[in-house]
Amino acid sequence: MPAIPLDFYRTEDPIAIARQLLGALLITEIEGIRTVGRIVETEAYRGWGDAACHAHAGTRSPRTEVMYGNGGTAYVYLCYGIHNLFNIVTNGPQRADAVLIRALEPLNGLSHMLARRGLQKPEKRVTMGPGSLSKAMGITRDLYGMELVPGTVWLEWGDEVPDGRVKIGPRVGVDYAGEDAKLPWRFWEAKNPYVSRPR
DNA sequence: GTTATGATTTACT
DNA sequence: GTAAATCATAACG
Repeated sequence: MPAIPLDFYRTEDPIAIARQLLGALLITEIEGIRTVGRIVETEAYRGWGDAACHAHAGTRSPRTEVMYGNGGTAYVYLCYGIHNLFNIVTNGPQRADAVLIRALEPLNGLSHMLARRGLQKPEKRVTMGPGSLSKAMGITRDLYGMELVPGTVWLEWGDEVPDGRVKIGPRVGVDYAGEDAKLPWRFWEAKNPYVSRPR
C-alpha cells in the first residue's frame, strides 16, 4: 500500500479529509514494534468558526502551535491527564485545522496492542476510543509535531469505504462548544464493532 | 507563583 | 446512571 502523500493533508476542507481517511491505515513503528490499524472513525476540527477546536478563532499557544503549521503533521494532546489523543493537522499555515482519529480496527501487531493495554485476550475495546487506540498504538506526546511520512508514524491507503457504509453525526464530548457541538463532523463506518459508542 | 478544567475511560452505586 | 482518576495547559495574579 502506498503512503498517503503530505499534499493530501494540505487541501482546504478538513471535513472532506475526515471522510476520505475512513478505511485508511494508521501505522506506527515505535521502539522497534510495528502496529497497523484501519481507521473506522474520525472527527473534523476547524480552527476558524468552530468553538470545539482548541485553536478556534485564532487562539494560539505552544500546545496548538503545530496546528498553525503546514498539514501532514501529528498533533498529540494529553486529555484529562490520562489519555493521549491523536490528531492529524490539515490545511496550510493559514488555517488551524485538524482531524481526530477516534477508533481503529487492529490489523497487524495485535499481540503488541494487547500487551500495551494490559489485556489477555482480543477485546473490542483494545482500540475503541481515541485514548485507547493511542495507547494500543504506542502513541505518546513524543510524536507531537512529527511529519506523517514512513518512519515512526504514518498513514497508507487501505480499502475504501463506500458512501453507503459511512455514517455521519455530531461530534462526541464537545458539549461545551454550544451550537458548534451539533455540527455533523463525525464520520464512522457502519456496523464496525470497533467504532466507539455515542454517549 | 496559583487555580480551574478538559477532543476520556473506567469503575462503581 | 454517576463519579473518580490525574496532569498539562491556559488564564489569571
